Amino acid sequence: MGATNTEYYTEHQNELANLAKALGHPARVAIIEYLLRVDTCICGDIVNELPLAQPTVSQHLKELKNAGLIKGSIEGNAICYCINPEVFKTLSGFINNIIAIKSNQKENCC
Amino acid sequence: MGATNTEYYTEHQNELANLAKALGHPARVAIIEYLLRVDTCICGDIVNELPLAQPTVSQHLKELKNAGLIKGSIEGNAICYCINPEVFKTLSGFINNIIAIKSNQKENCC
DNA sequence: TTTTAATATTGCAATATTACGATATAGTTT
DNA sequence: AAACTATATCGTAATATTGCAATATTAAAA
Repeated sequence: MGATNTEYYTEHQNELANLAKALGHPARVAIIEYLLRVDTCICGDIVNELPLAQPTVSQHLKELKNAGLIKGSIEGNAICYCINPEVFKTLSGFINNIIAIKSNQKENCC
Repeated sequence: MGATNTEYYTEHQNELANLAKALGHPARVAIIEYLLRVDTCICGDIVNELPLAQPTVSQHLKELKNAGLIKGSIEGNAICYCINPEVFKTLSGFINNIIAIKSNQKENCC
């Protein structure tokens, strides 16, 4: 117990859950917002933007990168991180579909 | 440690993170998809839809409800759950904005 | 009113996440 | 090469999440 049983769900469900989970921490939302604001970025700046120690920020960046929400490329001895918009389209597809379907349905419960 | 320090982030960042976190499990994605498909729902059906024991499903429903993603109303001795589209608009606002901004920017790194 | 059905809560074990100090790595500058 | 800078990894403590059996609750049915 304690571990999610991913094999019981569809690939799409697991993918959406992974993306949402990666956004499921305010520090990671803050990182995404910061990357969006500056467009291009060196990680050192992110450490200064957040109320977290450098290893913790590095860990959050790793999770965002693993989920595919950001990309990173080596730039001298720093690393340039930026948003990967493609992956956000998976999320927006899911959420916009929910809103679209619900706006065409009349309330029939709750 | 182990606990997220929400007071260091903006209210909006915490709200987005909470919503994303609630979607950050494939069982909860599956529940949302099921509610979307049937529109109105009795929880018993959800238990049959998922490869999880009843208490576990109940717990996931509670988390979705706490985050505001679903609403529930008592209907006899069952409970009718359905999607709360308003809250999904918060998420779509965030994600659609990212996609919009990135589609207007030319690639300049990564 | 006893039984049944649907759902929630409790308690607990297994695992995951968050956070950070210490340390490692790798490129840059001197 | 030695020192410096930026970032990653390791180890570990605190806390949270996941999942379920057992049990509680509440309304309907018999």
